[in-house]
Amino acid sequence: MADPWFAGLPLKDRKTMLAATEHLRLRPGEMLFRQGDQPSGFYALLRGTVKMSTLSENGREAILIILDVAAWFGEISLIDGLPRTHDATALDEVELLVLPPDMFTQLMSRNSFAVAIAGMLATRIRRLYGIVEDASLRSVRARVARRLQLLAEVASQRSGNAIIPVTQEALAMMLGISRQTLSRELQFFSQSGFISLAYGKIEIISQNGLFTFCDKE
Amino acid sequence: MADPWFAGLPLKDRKTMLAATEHLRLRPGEMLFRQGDQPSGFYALLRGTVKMSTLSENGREAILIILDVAAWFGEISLIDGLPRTHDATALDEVELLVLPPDMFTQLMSRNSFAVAIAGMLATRIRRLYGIVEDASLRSVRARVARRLQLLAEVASQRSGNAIIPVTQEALAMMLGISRQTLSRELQFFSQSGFISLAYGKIEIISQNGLFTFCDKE
DNA sequence: GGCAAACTGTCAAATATTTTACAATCTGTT
DNA sequence: AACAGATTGTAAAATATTTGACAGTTTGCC
Repeated sequence: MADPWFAGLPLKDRKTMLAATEHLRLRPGEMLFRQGDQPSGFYALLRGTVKMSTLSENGREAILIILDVAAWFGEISLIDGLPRTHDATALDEVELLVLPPDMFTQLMSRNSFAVAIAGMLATRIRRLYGIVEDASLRSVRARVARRLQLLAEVASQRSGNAIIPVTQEALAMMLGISRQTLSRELQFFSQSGFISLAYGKIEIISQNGLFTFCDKE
Repeated sequence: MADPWFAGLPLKDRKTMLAATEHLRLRPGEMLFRQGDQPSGFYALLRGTVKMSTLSENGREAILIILDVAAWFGEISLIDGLPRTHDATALDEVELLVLPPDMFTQLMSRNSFAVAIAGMLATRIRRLYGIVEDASLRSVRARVARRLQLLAEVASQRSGNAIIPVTQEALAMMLGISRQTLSRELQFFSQSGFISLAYGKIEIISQNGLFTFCDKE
């Protein structure tokens, strides 16, 4: 597990967790859970990608994030016992570890684990603060630049290169804008030489170039 | 302290916390901390209101939330040791309890406290998810209705009535829209008889009326 | 009571974004 | 190699939002 969060846990906790997990496979398009479901476990992504999203009443979809290998997720419902906040859908062939709810609860009684979970939540909150701020006080252009950087970070942490495997449609839904508007902005960055566009992916060529637009407006 | 979070802590933890706190007063407009500051403490609001906000490079302000009496806040930086995410400004005469950083760290080694903090963070995350979704897939009208409901909840929990003490300017900055656009929407709800507008405050007359607009679009 | 400052209501012009529409390109499959 | 489906590029019309401007109202302070 190349995840810094997991790696930061004491060996004892890691052992306990891994011993209690089960293996799970999902086919592309299969759903792990749905918004409103009762908590079913704490998950680690071993292979593939999982989309976290919600549907509005009129059928529009908002993508919160697309999870990559090594991510642990699904803890919120286990902590407060309330229903799932999002839909979780496999985008390709997925393999997961599942830690059952009662085991999670048991682990929370170990201070090392509870503190680590608090740390994980703090990281999530910081990321959410960023998204909320972006939405309310930055231009579309700045938001696109920031999100590309964020995604590039995740991608390079995982695969070493700065190629983001995402369609423009999906990225637009993460940013809460239309595909056409996103396309126009990507075109701008592409013509500026900061990114390179391809079918189903975006390559970051100049982090610095993008960076100069992150704070504008 | 009428805060359900604090009330849910074991008596022992509450005693330890209160014994370690200092009292602090702020004048209207005074800042408790700024974005980027090193963590200085975990705070409880005894009197007055505190605005949590950030400034963008071009001087625009985004208000995350306006904290009311009995709120505990400021834990994120204490958990991860990173700088403050927001500016915290007293909006009126404010009295606070301050729990020093090292005391917070010490308390985190108690499992009951660490678990309670995780619970608090989970609540924050759920609220942030709501805001993020709203921003990306709801109409301005629905967002206004939802935020009024949220604020009414907080206000009534505290003062028993459904009067929200907020200027239209501040509410607009929380929603990330212009004051004029907000004014138009408030006018609509007012003419529908769901709210009553006054100088510096908004009274919710029909929760149900607003509710019918929360999910639209 | 009078004054200044803060707040609200409203409008029109300027911008920005979505929607609708369609052609072109890419990918995996047959 | 041909095809269907998914993805991308682009443009114009329709909508939505911001900006700038100003008058009227409320509040706190002198």
